[in-house]
Amino acid sequence: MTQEVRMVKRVTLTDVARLAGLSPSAASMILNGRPDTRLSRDAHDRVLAAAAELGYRPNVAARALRTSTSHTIGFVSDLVATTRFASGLIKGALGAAEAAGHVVLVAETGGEPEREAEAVSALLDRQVDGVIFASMRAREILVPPIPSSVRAVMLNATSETHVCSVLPDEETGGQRAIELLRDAGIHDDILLLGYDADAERDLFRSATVAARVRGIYDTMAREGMSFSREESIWLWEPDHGHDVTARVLASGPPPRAIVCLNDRLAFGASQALGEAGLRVPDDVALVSFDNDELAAYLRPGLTTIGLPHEAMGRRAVELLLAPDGPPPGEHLVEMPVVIRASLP
Amino acid sequence: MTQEVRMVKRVTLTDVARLAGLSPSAASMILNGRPDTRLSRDAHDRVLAAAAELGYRPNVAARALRTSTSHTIGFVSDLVATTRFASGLIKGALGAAEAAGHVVLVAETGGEPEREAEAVSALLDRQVDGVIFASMRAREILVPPIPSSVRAVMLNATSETHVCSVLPDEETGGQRAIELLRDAGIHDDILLLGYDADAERDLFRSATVAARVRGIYDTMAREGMSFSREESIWLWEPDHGHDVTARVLASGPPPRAIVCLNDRLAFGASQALGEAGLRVPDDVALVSFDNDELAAYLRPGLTTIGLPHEAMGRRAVELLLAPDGPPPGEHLVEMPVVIRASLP
DNA sequence: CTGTTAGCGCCTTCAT
DNA sequence: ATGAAGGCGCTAACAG
Repeated sequence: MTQEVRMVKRVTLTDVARLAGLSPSAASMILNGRPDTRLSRDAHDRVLAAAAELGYRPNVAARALRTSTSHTIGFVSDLVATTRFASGLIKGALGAAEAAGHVVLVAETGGEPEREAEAVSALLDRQVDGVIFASMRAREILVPPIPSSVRAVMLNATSETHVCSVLPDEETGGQRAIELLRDAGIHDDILLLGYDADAERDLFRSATVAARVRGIYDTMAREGMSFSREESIWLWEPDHGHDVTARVLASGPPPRAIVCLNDRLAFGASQALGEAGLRVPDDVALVSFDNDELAAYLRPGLTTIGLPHEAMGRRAVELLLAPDGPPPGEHLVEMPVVIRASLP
Repeated sequence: MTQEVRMVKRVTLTDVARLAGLSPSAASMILNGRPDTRLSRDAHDRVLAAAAELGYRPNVAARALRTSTSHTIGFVSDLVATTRFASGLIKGALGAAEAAGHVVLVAETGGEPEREAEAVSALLDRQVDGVIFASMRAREILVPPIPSSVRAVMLNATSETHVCSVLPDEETGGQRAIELLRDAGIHDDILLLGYDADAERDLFRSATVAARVRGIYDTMAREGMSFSREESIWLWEPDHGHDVTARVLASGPPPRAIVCLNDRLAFGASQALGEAGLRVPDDVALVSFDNDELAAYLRPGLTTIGLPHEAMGRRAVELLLAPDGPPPGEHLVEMPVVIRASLP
C-alpha cells in the first residue's frame, strides 16, 4: 500500500494532469467520464493511472462552487433521540447514500419552525443536492420554502408543498395482523386496544394510524370476524396498556386475543396478563404493531407488524437521487410481519 | 417578512457590497468581524443593513475553497441503528454543533475498516473542520490516519493515535449504585449479576465495564458490604438475566437485592422474580446500569445509573471546537443516578 | 482608512 | 483530439 497520509498538501487535479502529461481539463473530462468528448485510449489510461498513483480525490468544495452540487444530501428530522425509530430511518438513509457516493448532513429541529428554517438554510448554504424531511410520527408537516432547484422528499410524513413522500403501508399492515389471528383460528372474542377516534384527529398523532385501523376493520369484516370489546387509549404507553388491560380482566372473563395498536401497549398488556396469572399465547394471544425493540425482549416474544424504518430511509434517498428527480406520489413501504411466540 | 424565496439566484457578497456602495472585500471584512482593519462605523452599518435586507448567506463551498474550513464536523460511528445509545450521542453532538453554528455529517461504518477509511475520506473531501469517532460500546478503536491539521476526538472510545476522548465516568457510576444500596439499608445478601472476567478481556465488550466493576467492588469494600453471590453472564440480554436469576431463585432463598450490570439483565431478572412470586422492591431490590428505555417501562420502574450519552455527544463537539483544539486526555462525563421504584 | 487584485480547485466553453 | 481561458464566491494580501 502506498496509501500514506499527505499532510503537506492535497493532491489536485493539476497534479494528476501534470503526471499524465495532459492539461487539467483533459484530466477532468476523463475522470468524470464525459462520454461525448473522446480522448485517446492512451490518455485515458495515463490519467487513471496517475490519479490512482497519487491517490487523487476531487475537492468537493471546489466542485460544489463550480457545479453547485456537492454529493451531499440533507436529512432534517423533528426528533432524533426521543424515538428509536429515528435511527432506523437515518441508518437506511445513510446506507443508500453511501451506496450512491453521497454523504448525509443530519439536522434536528425538535419540530420548531425557526430551528427548521435555520437548519434548511444551513444545508442550502452547503449546496446539498436534496433534502429529506423526516418526521418521527407520520404526519403532515410544514416545510420551509426551498428553491425549486433543490430536490425534496418527505419521509414518514406528507406535505402540501412537496409531493414525494415515503410512508409505511399501514393498511396492508393492519390486514396482516388480522390474517395472523385468522390463521391461528381465532375469529372472535378479541379485544382491540388503543384505537381512539378523537386522538386520531390530533395532528401530533401519526396520520397513518387511520390506515392501520382501516386495514384492521376491513379485514375483520371481510373475514367475518369481530371484536368483542374495544378500549380506546389516548397515550400509547406501557402504563396505560397495563391499566386498561387489568381493568378489562377484572371485569369478566379474559378475551381470547388482544390486538394492540403498538408494542408499548402490548408490553403493558402482557404485564397485566402475567399478574392475572394468564399465559401468552395459550390463554390469551397477542398481536401488535411497530416491532419495537421491546417486542423481542418480552417473554414470550411478541408477534408484531413492524414499521420498516430502515427500508423507508433507504427508499427516501433512492427516490431523492432518482435520475429525473423524486417521482411524485405516496410511496408505500411494506410492513414486515415479525413472527414470534405470542400467537398460537 | 420580506423572507421570500429567491430561486433565481442566491444573493452573493458582491450584491451586498454593491448595495452598500462598497467593495466585496470591505463587505467581507465587516461581515466576518475582522477587528484589526477598522472600517468606518457608517460602512459597517451600511453593509449589515444591506446583508439583512437581501437576506445574504455566505456560500459555504466558496468559503471552504478559500479558507479550507467548512463549519461542518464529521461524526463517524460504527453503528447507528443497532443500539439506541447511538442516537443519544448523535443528538448531543447535533445540539452542540448547532449552538456553535456548525452542521454535522454523519457516517456509519459498521466497524469495517474499509468503510471507515472511505467515510473519513469522504468527510475530508468536504473539508470538515474536525471529526468525531464514536463507538457504541466504549472501547479502543483504530482510526484511519488523518492529516494532523484535522481535529479529532474519540467519543465513547479511546485510540492510541488520537488522545482526546470522552467517556462515561463508570467508576463513580459503580460507586453510586452501591451507595444507593447502602442508603436503602441493604448491606449484605446481595447478588451481582453479569460480571464476567473473561468477557471483560473481549475487545468487543465495552472497555469501561472494568471501571464500572472496580467502582462497585471498591465501594462495597469501603462500606463493609459484600456480595453473597456473583453470577457471571457473557451476553447481557434479557433472556440470560431471566434464566440465571431463575436458577438462583430455585437453588435457595432469594437475595435481598440484585445488582445487574445492565438494564437488559435487570429486565430479565425482574421477570424471573415475578414468576417466582417475589415482589420488587419489598422482597428483592434491584439496581442496574444504563437507563435504557426499558428501565422506565418496567413495573415498578427500575432505579439505574444512566449512561449520559447526550451529554457525552455534546461534550465531544465542545472539545472538538475548543479554541486551541481538543485538549488531550480522557474526559469523563458523570453518570446520572435515575431513581425509580426498584429500591426501597 | 478604503479598494483592488489575485487565486483557492474545479469544470465548461471555446479555439485550436 | 486536445489545450487555454474564464469564472463559480469568497477572502487575504496588497496598493492607494
